[in-house]
Amino acid sequence: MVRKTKGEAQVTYAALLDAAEQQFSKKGVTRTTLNDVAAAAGMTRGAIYWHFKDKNALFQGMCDRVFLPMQVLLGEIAASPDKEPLEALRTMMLHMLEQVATNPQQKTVFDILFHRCEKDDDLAFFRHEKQRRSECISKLEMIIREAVKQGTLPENTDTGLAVQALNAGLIGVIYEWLIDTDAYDLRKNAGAMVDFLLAGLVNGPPLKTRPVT
Amino acid sequence: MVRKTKGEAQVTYAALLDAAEQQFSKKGVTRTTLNDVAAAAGMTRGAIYWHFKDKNALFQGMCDRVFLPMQVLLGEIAASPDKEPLEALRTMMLHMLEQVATNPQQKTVFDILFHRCEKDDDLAFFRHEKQRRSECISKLEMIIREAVKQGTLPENTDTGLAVQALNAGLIGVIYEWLIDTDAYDLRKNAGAMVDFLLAGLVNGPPLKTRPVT
DNA sequence: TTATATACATACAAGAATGTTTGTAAATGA
DNA sequence: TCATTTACAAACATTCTTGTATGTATATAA
Repeated sequence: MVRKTKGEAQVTYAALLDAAEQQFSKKGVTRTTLNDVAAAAGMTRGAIYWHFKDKNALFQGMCDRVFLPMQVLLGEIAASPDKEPLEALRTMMLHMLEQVATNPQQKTVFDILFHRCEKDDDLAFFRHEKQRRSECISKLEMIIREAVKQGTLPENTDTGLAVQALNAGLIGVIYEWLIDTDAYDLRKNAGAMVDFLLAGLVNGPPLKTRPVT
Repeated sequence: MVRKTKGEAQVTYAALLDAAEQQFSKKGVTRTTLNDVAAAAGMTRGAIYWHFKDKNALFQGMCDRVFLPMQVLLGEIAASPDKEPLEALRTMMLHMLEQVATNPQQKTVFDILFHRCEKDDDLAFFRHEKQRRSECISKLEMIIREAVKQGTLPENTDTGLAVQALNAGLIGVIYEWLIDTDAYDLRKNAGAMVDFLLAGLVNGPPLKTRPVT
């Protein structure tokens, strides 16, 4: 193929990320070879090694394309002057579910992360991911603390455990839905799922002084 | 090494499964070679190929050793004549969490399945796993239906969605806890997590006729 | 006691994926 | 216009892993 202008190179770049998404999602990350990705993009490995250092960089690039914009959006929601903390929580969780349900790219990448890759702790990406996760949990806990302050949640709520539960619930919904996306319409029922979790938070939050069960 | 008697061969068999657990958990399934497993067990690949057809059979054997007993236990709980369906649910979910929290073997294998392997749909194990999952969900839905019948849950509960939510919540708790087992003591707080989910089920179950949100 | 099967270890062959190097045609800048 | 850089393709060498084949010492059975 003839050589490309700077603009066409960016098209190739995107095509490689697209191909990586498809192939990773189809065969799993480790089982797809760089040749698979290149071929799916109509290129050779030369193109990949030009744009990316190695397979990990390709993987990282694929994730960044999806998560960086999401980070921004969630940050905006969190920063918006929502009076009701529970409403803010609802908005954020709803947004997550709707993104996964409606944005095919997000759906695919989430599926790869949940079901088609092996988390390697000594890989930069997953170390960063763990850090990002704990930051996210901290922010969520602050919102829950605010709800306690406002009296929406009981005084002796164990906010640490409450975030864990809420976060686990949200992740679980996405994780399980991706196993069988035909089980139910996530787009239509995202609200019901979020309300289910928030009902648990309001009516059965983990308390600091647990009664004996 | 001298040759083994029939009893010693079973010790080797178990040692190979132990080694597989450790290595898979440490490096991820695809990144651990059969030599890694054999070496960790103090054997060579010859031992593995004698006891197992290939890597997949080894993986399957490792999972079976953990899941077959668990299947039995959960079946017994489900079959026990519990009058209160919600109590039965609580018992089952609690049992799951406590197993993961207290049984290191279960914890490791769950961690492998959630975070250290790639689900390959054209692999026998994961096809069976998907089927097992849907059977499990069906059973859970029957319990929830019973709760609706008894009036514990509203008449117009969407039992299909309710199981999805409940199951997702439970899986999410395990999935997320395994990412950071130091975040909280799952053994002590398993009850709080289950109660959180059940509170969601009782107070905010998905309904068939959803009001506009 | 001897033949055979067991429970592995060792050696070998073959493919597959990776990283690197080299080649090259077009775009770009001076 | 010409030198240089860009954006890849193609070829190469190397490593890694798997599967299999063979070797072998010990149990076990007859």
